Amino acid sequence: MFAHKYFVFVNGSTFRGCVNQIPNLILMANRKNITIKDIARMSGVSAGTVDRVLHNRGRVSEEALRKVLAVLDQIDYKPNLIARTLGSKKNYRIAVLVPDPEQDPYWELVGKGIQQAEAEWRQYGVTVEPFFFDMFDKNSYHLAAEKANESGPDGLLIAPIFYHEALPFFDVYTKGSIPYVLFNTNIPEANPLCFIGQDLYQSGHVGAELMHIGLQGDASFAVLHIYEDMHNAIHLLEKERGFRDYFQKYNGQYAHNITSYDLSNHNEEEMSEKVLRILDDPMLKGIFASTSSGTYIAASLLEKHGKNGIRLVGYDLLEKNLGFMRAGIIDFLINQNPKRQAFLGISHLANHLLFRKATPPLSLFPLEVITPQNLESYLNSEPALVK
Amino acid sequence: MFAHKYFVFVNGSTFRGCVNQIPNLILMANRKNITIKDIARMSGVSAGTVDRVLHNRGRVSEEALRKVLAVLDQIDYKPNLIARTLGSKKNYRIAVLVPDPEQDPYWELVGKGIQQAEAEWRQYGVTVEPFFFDMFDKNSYHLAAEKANESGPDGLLIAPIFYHEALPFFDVYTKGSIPYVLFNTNIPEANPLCFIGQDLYQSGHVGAELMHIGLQGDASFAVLHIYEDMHNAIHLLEKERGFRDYFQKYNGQYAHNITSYDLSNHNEEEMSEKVLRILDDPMLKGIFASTSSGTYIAASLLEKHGKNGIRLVGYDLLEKNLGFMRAGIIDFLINQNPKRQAFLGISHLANHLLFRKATPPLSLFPLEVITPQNLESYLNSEPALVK
DNA sequence: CTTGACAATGTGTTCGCACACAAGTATTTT
DNA sequence: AAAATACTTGTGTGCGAACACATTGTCAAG
Repeated sequence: MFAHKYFVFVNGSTFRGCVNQIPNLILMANRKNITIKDIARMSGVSAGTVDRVLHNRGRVSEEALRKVLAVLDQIDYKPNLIARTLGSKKNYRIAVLVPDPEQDPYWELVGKGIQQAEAEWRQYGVTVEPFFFDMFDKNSYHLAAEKANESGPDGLLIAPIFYHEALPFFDVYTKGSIPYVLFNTNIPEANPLCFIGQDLYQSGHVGAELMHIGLQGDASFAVLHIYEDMHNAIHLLEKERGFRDYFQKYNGQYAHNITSYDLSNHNEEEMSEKVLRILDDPMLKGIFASTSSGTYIAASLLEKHGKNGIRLVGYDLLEKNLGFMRAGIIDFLINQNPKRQAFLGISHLANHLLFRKATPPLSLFPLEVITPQNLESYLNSEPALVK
Repeated sequence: MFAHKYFVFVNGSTFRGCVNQIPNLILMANRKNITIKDIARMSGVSAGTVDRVLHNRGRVSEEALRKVLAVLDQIDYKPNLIARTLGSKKNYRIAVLVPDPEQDPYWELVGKGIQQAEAEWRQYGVTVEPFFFDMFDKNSYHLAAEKANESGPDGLLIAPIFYHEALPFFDVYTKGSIPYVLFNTNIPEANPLCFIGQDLYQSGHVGAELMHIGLQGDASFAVLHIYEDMHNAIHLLEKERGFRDYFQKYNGQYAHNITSYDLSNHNEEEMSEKVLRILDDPMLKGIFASTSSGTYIAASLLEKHGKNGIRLVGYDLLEKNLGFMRAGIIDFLINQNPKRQAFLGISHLANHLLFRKATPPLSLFPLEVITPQNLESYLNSEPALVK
């Protein structure tokens, strides 16, 4: 009978058996973990020697080494992380180097993620010290980075949006063997603990796909780059490349015309004028806004000019974007999850420092598609941050 | 100058000030946490008394109580969770009550989530013992639940897909004050630590929306319920209700006709026949499959009959579904995230038992929309499970 | 006045690991 | 051969909370 089957995981693998075997299996599962003392007893040395073998600390005679390694080879020793952490009772400090959250709603979300992470890890003795810089001012990055260094952190979370200013510091971190995590913007020359971000090219693909769904007939699209800071132009171009390539690969019956516009550093008036020209195109079927703030700017312009039939695809769950999506002006948002990126960055650092947990060198976030109908479900699911 | 601004989080709130204030703030951040001994010293009693006050354990004189409470009121004492856990060194056992992963690819994903959670928590002394039941056999649920109880677990993670069989056990858990987490299927009468799942009605909305994007002209849709077990009919109907209501609310120029079909417990032949009739409808523009296995069954039928223009919306990242999506047969998947649901369930229990962390009573997962273009990004982002 | 009962409170031990230090043994130096 | 030095290894302590246990104090019954 099927109902008699049961399964017990032990050490991560699945064991199967008959009912009458349950007791000893449960016993196995119950048996407390192997400790250093156990290993010491088993290999006939003292706990101190085992400790030395485990950490390559101090010298150990060849015989003792052999004996301990033999035992270690047999069993699957997993140190009690809790005891380890308690014992070393260090107070780790993580410095965070990001743009001032007050300057931009995107970085505001990042700030929230940092705060959340700090709350989460405080009780483990990890403190977070943000060093905010001016996203319009390269020089301020340098200053903030200097300050961060002076504070002598045990680890850093960095959004290196200024390539040239960030570069020289990575050597410093490496020399001081201070682990650092990059997020949002990748820098190939750096050698961080890990990079957290998204595949920008693929992100453009998704944007194009969302534009394309159910589309009939020839169409032209506008790619809008609206950013206040010059830094991430390359990243936006990567998104655009993905967007264009999607339609390039498409070989259906319809023609698609893509034009990109750079509306950065324009004042309201200039922008309006330029936008009017864009909206004039009778073939215009969709706008792809490559930045999160660009998204609501594009939305407000569409609203202002009463354009209804134009599909708008943009980025991120900014408060303003939510409003425009609920109003039916924004059709799709691709969530870059700035909050969770920052949170995960700190978590990786904390796990590394506290528990010596290995960190994946690359954490590419899923390209979450937000629609009017699943929007609320995303807003209600904060607990995704829980361990 | 802006670059001179800096911010330091202390205790979760944001402090701001001028540069010359940094030192003492850093000092604050550095100061080690308050311990029971500190409180004892401050209130002029012993650590034991403080402990008794904190836990309402044993009797404490009114005066001592007053003094300790006065101190506790002043400071923000947060017990060191690590020390607490180490000290009580208990070996918590969590029983998991779910269908046999080998019976269904959906529950296979659940099984993976459980394994992952077990690996994650094992080092904290938490062991996971699955009790699998036969998803086709109500009675096996009862047997498995009995067995789970007999094992005397410290907590349970349950997928109560059999309402009537599950119901009587909740009282037992409550009486024994054993915390339990429900997932996948909610049971209003239960009073679990928390429920983990999705908003099914909204899920139907999302399905309808995905069907509707860019759609022109009148159309008819088929809602396909294909499930091998009878249990979750109500849940599928909830999805269908959401699907229908979406189009009900829509008041555009086009007419939409929705028909639902129950193909459960049909053999290949019967199903093929019925499907032929469905596909015969020249107006048929889309199929909404309400279950994860139903999705690939629908896909394979579409493929078999060479129907290309019909949009297929279904559920979950099953291996088979991935194949059909890559082949262009499935257009959208709504991810129910069974793996992460299970993982989070165990995490909630472990956090509750180990760290006494509060658990949100309701964890509704986001209704993730998977498209051919963002599919891979989801498959590559496992690390989302990391703490 | 002693003893028991009981409340109140302080002390001590435990968890598993990390690290410091002392004690022990082997090898070299004088 | 004694002393100095190096190398090995065992023991001990602390981390912070939890809990067991011992101690002190109080009051009433004997």
